[in-house]
Amino acid sequence: MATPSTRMTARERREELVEAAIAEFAQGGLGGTSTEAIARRAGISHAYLFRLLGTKRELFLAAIDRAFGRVIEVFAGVEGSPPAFADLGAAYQGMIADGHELAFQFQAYAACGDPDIRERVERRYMEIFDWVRRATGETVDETRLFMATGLLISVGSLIGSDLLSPDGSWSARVRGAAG
Amino acid sequence: MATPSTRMTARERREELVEAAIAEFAQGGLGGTSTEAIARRAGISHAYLFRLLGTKRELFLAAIDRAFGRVIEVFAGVEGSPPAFADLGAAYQGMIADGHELAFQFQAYAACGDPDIRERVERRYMEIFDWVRRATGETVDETRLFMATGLLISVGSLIGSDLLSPDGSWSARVRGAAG
DNA sequence: GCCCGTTGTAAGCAAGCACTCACTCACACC
DNA sequence: GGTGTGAGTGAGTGCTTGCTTACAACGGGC
Repeated sequence: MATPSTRMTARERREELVEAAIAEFAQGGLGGTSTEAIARRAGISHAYLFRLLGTKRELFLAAIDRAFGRVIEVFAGVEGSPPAFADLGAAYQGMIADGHELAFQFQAYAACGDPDIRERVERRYMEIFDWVRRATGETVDETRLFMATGLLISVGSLIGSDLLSPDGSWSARVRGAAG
Repeated sequence: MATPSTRMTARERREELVEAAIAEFAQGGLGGTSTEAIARRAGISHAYLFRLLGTKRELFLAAIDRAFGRVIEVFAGVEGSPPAFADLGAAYQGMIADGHELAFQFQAYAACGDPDIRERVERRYMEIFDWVRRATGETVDETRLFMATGLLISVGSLIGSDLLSPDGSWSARVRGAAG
């Protein structure tokens, strides 16, 4: 890596860095992931990582913004006006099917002992909650049920248990409840 | 700590060690917690920790067994035969109100990238699920709804958001659904 | 008294950690 | 050809980590 394969703007490089950070943090969490591993995955030197993002924690915060923000992006791509809970759920399930998004999300929850991180996660989670409620036009209670179901499916996916997320459970449960 | 304040059996000491481990792991997770901090909290030397539990990961696994097992213990203390969802929920909320149980639980989910840990968490989570279903005599679907609500309240508590866990939401929602 | 298994510790090792510093290289513009 | 600037790096620094080894203190049984 004496000469970089491609030279890009700092902005582009930061995007790639955050993406690499999500993937690495997903496995080890804030405490268990080395900045060296992240830099290696991003294809840059260890030193340059710190120039781009400042500190390990700031990198983690940027990863939170990106990962939670992407949930809304995916939801926004769902057809129908208003979109149905079942379709949002299916889109979410597609998003977490592979990749590191889901594992990272739980690393973010787990890191909420840190006040800055907690505050950021709260803001981003509530953003999703509010977006869903506004987009679907449902009540707070029904939105809550949707989010709760999402968490159960997430944990089920994390621990690899089929029982918790059989195909169709989402649509059956939520469509039944939402009318 | 030149001479230990009280000398106890290895079994007793192990109990205290696991308790201390839950508290410390709750803050930093598997990767971000030092065994030295755990030993200090338990009031024993760093070296003795390894003699008692072997390795950091084994200590984490023991903490999972204890923390998830305690949920069932708390549930088993709830009156009524069969116990109502609302009462189980209230007991759970009381249990996570303070202490490190909740944060540790999410550290366990987050550490599921490790196959051994994933397997242990799955087993313990399913144990709770099955216990609840059998004790209440409810359907799988209703039990799922109960567990999902538990997760939403847990995340709400972690990120400090009132919106997600207003008082009475559990009883209102679940009692309504369960009849 | 003294033995011996168990509880417990002090001291250290090799590896890994986040972060820094001084530096090189490519390019744009005059 | 000189000069300024942003992209990118190699080689550390001082500290922490998980884990080991060798040794000490206690206490019950004879």
